[in-house]
Amino acid sequence: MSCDTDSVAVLRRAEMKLTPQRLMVLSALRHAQGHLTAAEIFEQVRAAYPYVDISTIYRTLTALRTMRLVTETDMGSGDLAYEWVQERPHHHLICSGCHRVLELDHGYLERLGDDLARDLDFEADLHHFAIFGRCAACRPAAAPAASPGL
Amino acid sequence: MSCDTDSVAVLRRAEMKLTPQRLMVLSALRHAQGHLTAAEIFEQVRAAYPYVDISTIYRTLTALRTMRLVTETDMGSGDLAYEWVQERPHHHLICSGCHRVLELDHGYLERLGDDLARDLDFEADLHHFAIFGRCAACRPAAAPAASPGL
DNA sequence: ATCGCAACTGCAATCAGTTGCACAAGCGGA
DNA sequence: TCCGCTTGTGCAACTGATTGCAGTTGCGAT
Repeated sequence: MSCDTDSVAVLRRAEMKLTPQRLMVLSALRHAQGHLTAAEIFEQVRAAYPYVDISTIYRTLTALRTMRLVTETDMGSGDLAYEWVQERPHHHLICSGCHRVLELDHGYLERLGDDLARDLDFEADLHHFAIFGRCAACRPAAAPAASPGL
Repeated sequence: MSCDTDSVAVLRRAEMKLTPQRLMVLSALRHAQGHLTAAEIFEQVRAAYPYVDISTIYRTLTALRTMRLVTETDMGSGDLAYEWVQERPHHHLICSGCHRVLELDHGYLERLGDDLARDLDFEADLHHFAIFGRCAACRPAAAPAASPGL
């Protein structure tokens, strides 16, 4: 079964109309190694379909997100990061100092999700989190605890 | 010690210049019951100081966030929510169905923070998280597990 | 009190993302 | 194959947030 056939099946299952624009957005996302911004998706789709509008890209991404086929995450870069939902969720740690992005295994959020479900009957969307903070290299030595908060 | 004196002390400690605009932004935040949007802060400050510009509000909020005096959170409403940092962090669960906002005790994120520090030497900023998902009332009965992801 | 410097601000332009509207197109039913 | 209806799209305007620039101002040093 080819990728395009998969895309068709995905849209059918989601009861969304098959349009050339959507098929190309799906293709861009599914073939990507990692995250894409809306602008990157737009560029790729436009290469093959010059009539497409950026608002269509956003609408398609929003629809896919609603269908839980795509994650949308603010990675702190200024625009949102989109990614085809993977079988096992993963997350990122993002250092506010050096801006390095580390991948974080789902196990760390999995227990949080279990706790929220058990204690509060809340089904959290924990597909793709970005957690900001500071890595060891960027923390001041002997960080003073005088500041408010942590 | 009055609130204004506190604000002066806060800015001095942060080595930021004392400007009328900043003192008013601080005042708005510290007197707020809960979160405020940038537009709300702007309206309050402008009532007393008509010359202020919205870009100054954003710059001040960014500076305060950098100093960890204010939290900035995307609560999904369309604009960002700002709040004076409290002694004990708190978080929110936000239902994607009914848009109800529940307050979440820090204990749920505290362990996550501890794990990240211990295992990955990463000091996470876990002051004010918004976790999206679905409450019991909005989940379809017997939610099918066929969809990708959770 | 004055001066000079660096930080700060207002303004206008810009950007990423959203939305209303009118027209186009996908597709189910006949 | 055709038709009609509903969904989808392109366009332009809009919104929340950001940024470059020139002028203003807070404040430390004298």
